[in-house]
Amino acid sequence: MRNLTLKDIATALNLSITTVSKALKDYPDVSPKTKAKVKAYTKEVNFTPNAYAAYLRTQESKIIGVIIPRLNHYFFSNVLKGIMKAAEAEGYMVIILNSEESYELEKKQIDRLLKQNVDGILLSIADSTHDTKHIDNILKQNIPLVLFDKYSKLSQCSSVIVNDQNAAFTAVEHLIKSGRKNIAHLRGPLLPQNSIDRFLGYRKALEKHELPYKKEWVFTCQDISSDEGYAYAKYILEKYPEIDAIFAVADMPAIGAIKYFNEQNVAIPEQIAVMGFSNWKISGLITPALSTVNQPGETMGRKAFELFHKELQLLKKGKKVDYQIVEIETALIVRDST
Amino acid sequence: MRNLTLKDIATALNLSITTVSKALKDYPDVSPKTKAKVKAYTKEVNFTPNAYAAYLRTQESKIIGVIIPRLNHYFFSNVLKGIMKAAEAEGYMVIILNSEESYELEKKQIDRLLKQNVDGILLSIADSTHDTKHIDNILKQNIPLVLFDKYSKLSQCSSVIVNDQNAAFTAVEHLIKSGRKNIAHLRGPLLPQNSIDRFLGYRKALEKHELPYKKEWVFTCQDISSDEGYAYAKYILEKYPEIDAIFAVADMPAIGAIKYFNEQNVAIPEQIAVMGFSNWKISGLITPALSTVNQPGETMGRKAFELFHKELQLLKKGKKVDYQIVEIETALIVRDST
DNA sequence: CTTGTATTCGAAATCGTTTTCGATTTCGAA
DNA sequence: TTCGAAATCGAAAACGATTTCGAATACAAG
Repeated sequence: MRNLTLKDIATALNLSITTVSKALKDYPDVSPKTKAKVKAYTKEVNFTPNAYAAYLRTQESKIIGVIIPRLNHYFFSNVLKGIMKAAEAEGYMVIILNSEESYELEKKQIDRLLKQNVDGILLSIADSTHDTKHIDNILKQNIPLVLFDKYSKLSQCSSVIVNDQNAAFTAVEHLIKSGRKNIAHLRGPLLPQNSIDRFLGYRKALEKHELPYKKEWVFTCQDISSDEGYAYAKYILEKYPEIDAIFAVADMPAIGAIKYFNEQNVAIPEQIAVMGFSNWKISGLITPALSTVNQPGETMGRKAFELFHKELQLLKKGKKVDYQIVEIETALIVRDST
Repeated sequence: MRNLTLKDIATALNLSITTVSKALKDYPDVSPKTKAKVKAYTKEVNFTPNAYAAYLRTQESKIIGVIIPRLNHYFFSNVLKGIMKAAEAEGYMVIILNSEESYELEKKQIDRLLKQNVDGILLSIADSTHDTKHIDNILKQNIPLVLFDKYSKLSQCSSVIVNDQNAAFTAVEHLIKSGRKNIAHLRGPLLPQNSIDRFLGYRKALEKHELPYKKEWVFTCQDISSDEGYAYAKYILEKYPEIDAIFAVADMPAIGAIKYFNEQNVAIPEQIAVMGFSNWKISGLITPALSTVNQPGETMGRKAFELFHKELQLLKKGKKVDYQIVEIETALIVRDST
């Protein structure tokens, strides 16, 4: 049950391989009649040209690579969904790789994708990534690269991001406007840009409303887990009982904190308010439902693919491609925890 | 910045393309000295043979396809993780496609993978899939196929599953042993085998402990969502207040039910116990923490890849391949909701 | 010095497409 | 009927690897 080839079609229709190929690709130098005949027959026997053989000539694999730092992650799953839908519509396959938030693995995965001759790479950089040589490597090879969500200010390439600083600012301002004065922040690791930006947004909101910034009220979550949120909640309750609100860098630590407060019968939001970031599915399902910032993953994924696709078109035409930063709108979602 | 080819290596080392190729593949008819020279040089310049050109001869793409019915799904993400890790270790790339629980889309995605000439397909069938012609098609083409989690009793192919019936039985028996007598079941859709098996396990447990089976206490969740769980919890509370436990086909409906009960201040597990299935991350984070059945996704994924790989090896040697059903152990996880 | 056997290498065919460029056909105009 | 331009077609050369099979070399034995 071998797959059909151009040759099979050609002999079946008493044509040459060339003509069949051209007919399928609508070359002007094959008559409408034969075109119709070829197309009808190929549809009948469900023929499509072998992708690998085609690659050898065109150097287009019709495959893109996506590297995400975490697989088990509601937000990234959504981004993937967006990417895959958009890719499917344009006839692209998607190879997904996982960097596990590791710089070394990220480098290795990029290597694998380059060896696979993907037509483009969509990348969300790992928390531990501290330089961008491997990224610039991709650009040097003239392969379209689009960063999403976790990007780098250093790389001259297209990116799809949210305005983390503004979003965080709005979230913290919401806490302040609802009367909180002592607001702690569970921040993310030190390197990634969005962790930094959300922290900056937190500080700016305090500043604007003339609340003092205390650096001992900022706690770093290394792997942004619920366990860390749980532990910090405990620590906060014991050491700084005056804290009346927590703004977490992500939903998971926020949920961990809520879990601890629930266990201790601490009233949320009366005694302490909790605010997350990302709007994971579960954030609406816990009790009390978590207030958070919606980060539209699917849209980001779609947009990332579109940027790649546009760049590829330009590249094929030999035109100069300018990289582009697309900012996606976030939205404050107020639920019961604030 | 074109990629290197065998020819480049050959001219650089003053050898023939043939010899370079053979040296890299450890053919016996190239001397240890030249082998060493070639290998040293290719490592130095970071050369690997072009995958697409290699495919043309070997007919091996070193790519496998995975189709899952849902992307935003903790369990399937775990399975993917297991598959991807195992695949990476063997030098395989993974193309992931989404069937969105749709039979039609599932067929289309299988077609896409076959056109892409993947070396094998790993598939978890959609809820709405009602026949297996498209699946048998894969087998006819002699391409290794492994089903996981959502399998079909009709297809003669390898599968990685859990014993849903036993697991459900154990879960319900746990409810009975802790004193519940009126146990409702939020079941899944009618077609998929595991939805059926979990329901059968539920019934068997009732039977064994001589509790009456009431079919009006079985509620069907079409898309296994928290919303459905929420709605059924409300309905149950109003219509059948005597019900003192709920066994849900999955964690999501269970979590939805818990949300409703929390809102109504119904004591869990005192007034009503709730049991889920799958052990999603969140199930341990809600209050009260959800009792459930652990379904080791990563192990299932790894095992699925291993089955594929074993089959491929046999196929290449021209040996007969017998399909194989691997059953993965589940574990009852008792938390606060029962 | 011949013969024979290992050992080591390479020429060339092949995989299935794409695409260039030259060959053939068609057909209207002269 | 002939000529030439326009319309169709196909032969053949890539693309980059793999693999068969034959050639060349080495070396030992007779």
